Amino acid sequence: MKIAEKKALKRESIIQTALQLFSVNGFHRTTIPDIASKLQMSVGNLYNYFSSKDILAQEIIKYTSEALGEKIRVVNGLDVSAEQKIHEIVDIYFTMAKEKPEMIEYFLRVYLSNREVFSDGCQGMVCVAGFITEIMVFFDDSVSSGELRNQDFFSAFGLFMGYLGGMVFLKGEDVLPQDIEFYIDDISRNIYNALKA
Amino acid sequence: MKIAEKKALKRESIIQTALQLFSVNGFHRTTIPDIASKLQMSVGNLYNYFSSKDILAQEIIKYTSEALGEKIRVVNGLDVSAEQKIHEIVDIYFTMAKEKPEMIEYFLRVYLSNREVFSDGCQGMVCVAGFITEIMVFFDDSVSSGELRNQDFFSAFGLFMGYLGGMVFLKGEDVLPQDIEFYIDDISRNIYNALKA
Amino acid sequence: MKIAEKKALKRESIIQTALQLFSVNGFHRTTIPDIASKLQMSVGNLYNYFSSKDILAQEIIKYTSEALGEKIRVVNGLDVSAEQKIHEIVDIYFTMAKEKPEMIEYFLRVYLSNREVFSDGCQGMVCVAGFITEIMVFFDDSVSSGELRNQDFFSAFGLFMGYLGGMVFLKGEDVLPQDIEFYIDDISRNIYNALKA
Amino acid sequence: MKIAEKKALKRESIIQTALQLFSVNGFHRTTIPDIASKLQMSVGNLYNYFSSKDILAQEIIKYTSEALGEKIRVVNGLDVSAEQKIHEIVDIYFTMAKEKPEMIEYFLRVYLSNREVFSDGCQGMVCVAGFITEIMVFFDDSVSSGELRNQDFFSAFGLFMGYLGGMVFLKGEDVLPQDIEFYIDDISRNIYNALKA
DNA sequence: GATGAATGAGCTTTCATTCAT
DNA sequence: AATGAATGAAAGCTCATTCAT
Repeated sequence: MKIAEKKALKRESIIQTALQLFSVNGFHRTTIPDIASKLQMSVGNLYNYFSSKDILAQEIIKYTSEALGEKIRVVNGLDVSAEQKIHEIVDIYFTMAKEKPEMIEYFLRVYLSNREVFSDGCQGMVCVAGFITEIMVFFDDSVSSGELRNQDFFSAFGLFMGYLGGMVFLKGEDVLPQDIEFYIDDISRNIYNALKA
Repeated sequence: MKIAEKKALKRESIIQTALQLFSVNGFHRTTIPDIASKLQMSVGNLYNYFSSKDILAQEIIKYTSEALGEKIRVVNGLDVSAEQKIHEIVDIYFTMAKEKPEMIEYFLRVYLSNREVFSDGCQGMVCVAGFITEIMVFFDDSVSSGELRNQDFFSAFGLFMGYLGGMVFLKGEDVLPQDIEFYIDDISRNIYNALKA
Repeated sequence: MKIAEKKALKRESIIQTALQLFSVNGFHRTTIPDIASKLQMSVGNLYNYFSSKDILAQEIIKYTSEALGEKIRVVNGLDVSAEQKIHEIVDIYFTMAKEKPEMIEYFLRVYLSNREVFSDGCQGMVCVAGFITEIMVFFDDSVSSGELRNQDFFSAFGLFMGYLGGMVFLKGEDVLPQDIEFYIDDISRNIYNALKA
Repeated sequence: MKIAEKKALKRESIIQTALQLFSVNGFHRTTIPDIASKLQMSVGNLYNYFSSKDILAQEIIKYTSEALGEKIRVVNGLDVSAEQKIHEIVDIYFTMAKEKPEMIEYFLRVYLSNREVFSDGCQGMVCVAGFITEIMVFFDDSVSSGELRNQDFFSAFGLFMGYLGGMVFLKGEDVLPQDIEFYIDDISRNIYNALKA
């Protein structure tokens, strides 16, 4: 294996480990030594891959957003109704929240919560472009096809991001009486009703 | 003025000042000396009013939630349609986000983001009961009157909380091309469509 | 009751309460507000009785030493053998350690341990003169009567103070397999054997 | 020199320096910055060697007790009478109190006086086992050989520990009219008389 | 590339003491 | 005499980052 490849692999393993720790313990409660020690790596060496803790956090949100965007891109390629696509997207999101909670948790607990960390390097929403772009594609397609009402994109995007994120937050707070999957149908319906033409 | 009153006033002024600083700079970037010095008060004396930084943060969220709940309680008392009430609530929320942004920001940036801080003393959502309760009253009333579809409360609550919070977050990120008030009509309509019978 | 009497009573109640708290929690772990609050008294007022925490600690050791000395003075007045007097003294000490442990504990944990506190005002052993004096009387009497060997007073005094204090310390550390009273006979005998003519 | 060796050396130099400062100024009057600055070392780095001030204090008492135990172990190996061994032990203790007073002082002023510090990690007397064990060996041997009277071990141990410690305490208080060595013969004799068969 | 000892500013919290009332 | 809010210096400890090896 080439050196460049090895480096890329290690880079990714750092991202994965840091993602895990940040999402569980929060950004400020996770230290660089914590991350290095879980990776059995020296702190000094970790700095060879990411030049600061903030930069590392930024790379993680890009990585996560990309991964989520990827899944939605698949949905966008399906030949089904907008209503079904909404159901799919909600399903993907909640399933991920259940099976890979660290990604969604990272979004809520690290990205959304520590703006200082992301203010230099992730202005606007460039670091979550992967996710936004796919929602935008979905929305534009569905408006074009006449299935969804035409309205300001952010009114629609806020609905997706806020509603889904909010539900996962409530789950995390242990206030939902049901499992998160229980809400998929209700919430898909609500979103569809909100946006339909 | 009585001593007890004076103390209560000072207590409230600490809450106001800390709310401001926390919401602008985040919980971890705001230090107790920062708060004390803005109040022209000694650090030690501040601890006579709140026994720790965490406790202070918890008292602020209760205070904020109560203030928001109070406004919604007024709406609940109005003799208007559910559709109009939704419009009112969205209006209140966005107006507050514009005029007293620190309260909404606090919710998003401090409460939602630093669970460790609130885990002892604000389990579940007891510290935001003031807000939740009023949304619950609104929802129950409107379902009873046949205006809104009967569904799990949390599906509806997540919509309010997540959607409204999400929009304010986007505003804070400076990604919204329009002023927050611009979205009041769109979002009210979306929420009503999502929930109507 | 005269004002002076009232003040003396309050002064003593402060000493008693502080003695209790210092002996249980140690000097540095006990705060002036702790003492005041247990007395239902303001800190400011407490300073009307004792001008500093150190002064208070010094007054307590005098009080304690006097109380212990008083009991030994009674023994010195008895018409019994030196051997019996030693037994009495050991008995008094261990009984006090059991029934009023705060006095002995104060000696060990506060006086003996925080020399800085006592260096200004209790130089030498002036603050424990009450206790020392009586041991000295006992020793001189018993040497005069030919029952105990004549030797340097401090060799004898160190034996009493160190041995008895050491045993109580061991008891406090929970390393003694038996109750403290179990050792009265052994230790009296050892002391008598050590000192007898 | 190997890194591990260097680290061990530094660890020991921290112990020595802290021992000195604690024994002279007391535990609470000695700060971590004090220790670090005397070592020309940063505060943070000191925490790489000892995870808290309490832990440091505990390691010191183990170190000290071991050092004292070592010396008594040599005496236990000698082929001399119990009476002579007692004289040796007293000699060792008083000589150490004179030449390396910090060790004995630490015992009296830090270990004996700040139980809170040692309650987690040094329960019972595990941290002074090095010293106790050797006294126990001496006592058992001498009872076996018929030189000392058989009695509860703690009655004998308290005599050694309390008497010797008490004398050094008196010395520290400057109440002894003579040099500490002056008392070696008297005290050895008293101890032997107390314990002999 | 890899190591981890070292740095030191900065944090939250405590508490003896004062003093206006 | 009595109150207790107020002071502020100082404590123990943390941790992102650097750098000699």
